Amino acid sequence: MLYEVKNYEPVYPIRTAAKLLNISVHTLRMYEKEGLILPFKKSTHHRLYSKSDIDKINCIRAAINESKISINGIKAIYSMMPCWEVIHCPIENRNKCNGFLNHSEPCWAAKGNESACTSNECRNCTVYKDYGDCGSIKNFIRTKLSSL
Amino acid sequence: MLYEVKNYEPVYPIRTAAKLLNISVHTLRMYEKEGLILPFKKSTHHRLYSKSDIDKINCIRAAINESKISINGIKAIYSMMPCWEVIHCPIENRNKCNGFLNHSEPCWAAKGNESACTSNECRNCTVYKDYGDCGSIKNFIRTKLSSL
DNA sequence: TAAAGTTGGTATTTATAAATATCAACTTTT
DNA sequence: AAAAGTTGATATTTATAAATACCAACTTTA
Repeated sequence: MLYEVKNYEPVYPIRTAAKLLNISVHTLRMYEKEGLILPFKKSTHHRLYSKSDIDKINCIRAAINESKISINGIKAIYSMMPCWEVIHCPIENRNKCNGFLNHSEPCWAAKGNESACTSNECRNCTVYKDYGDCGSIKNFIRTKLSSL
Repeated sequence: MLYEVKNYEPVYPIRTAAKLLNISVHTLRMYEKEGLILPFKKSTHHRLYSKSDIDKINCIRAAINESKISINGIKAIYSMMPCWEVIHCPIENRNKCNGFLNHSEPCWAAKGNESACTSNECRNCTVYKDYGDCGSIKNFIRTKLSSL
């Protein structure tokens, strides 16, 4: 099995994830309620976290604790990601899509989404998986604009 | 005289600006020290604020007080602005320029800047003047990418 | 010349975000 | 059957960002 695939596999129950991150179970649920993360949910509603989830949450915690960016600040930064240029959704749907229009929440948390995107599982989307910090988002914008 | 020109004219001394904004003089200096604003400085080092500065600062205060985004969060959001696509600086200079590379401060506050941009007065630059919030920055990215 | 400005510093207050800790009623896991 | 999970509250603690208020020594404005 490829390392990357293993990386994304939901394996850690919430208590284990909390221990790995050295935070409380409640804090993990809080991040989720805020729309920062999307842990895998079993049919029984139990959460499972992947290694990639742990990395992403460590990144969020660094933003909060080291960079002193508030949760609402992180949400606003995530909202800057040009998701439509990643998933290449139908142009005619974009003006109904909060991922395209909104600038206060990550696309995967934005409500009222009517674009083609809704049919997908956000957790498995590369926008969610691969753009977890300011650096990678700005890098995407930089690279994309350089092809102009 | 055109309204827009008048809008950018530095006319209010710091105490007047503070009164207009209903904040303290010290807070205004703090925003400046953080790199959020660039008031006009007379040869005598005295600050003067324009109507446009007041609007920008009101926008910053809304981000802090209503949107609950911390100052470091605002700085990170400003840093997402693709300034190089606005001023069309020489491509060969961009890899030395923190406005292009950095993702924690607004371009006008980023140190070690060696691009063509340094020769300009940031305060008079459209990047500083016209992109003071998440919405206008994301809109710029959206519009620019749509020409791909 | 009095009032308002400057830089640079420190100290304190205030507000609140972030995190933890509860609780109840219930379901799933092992 | 015990341990761990769920949702959905509320309440409290802790940490710290944001803002205010000082200080000194000095310059500029009006």
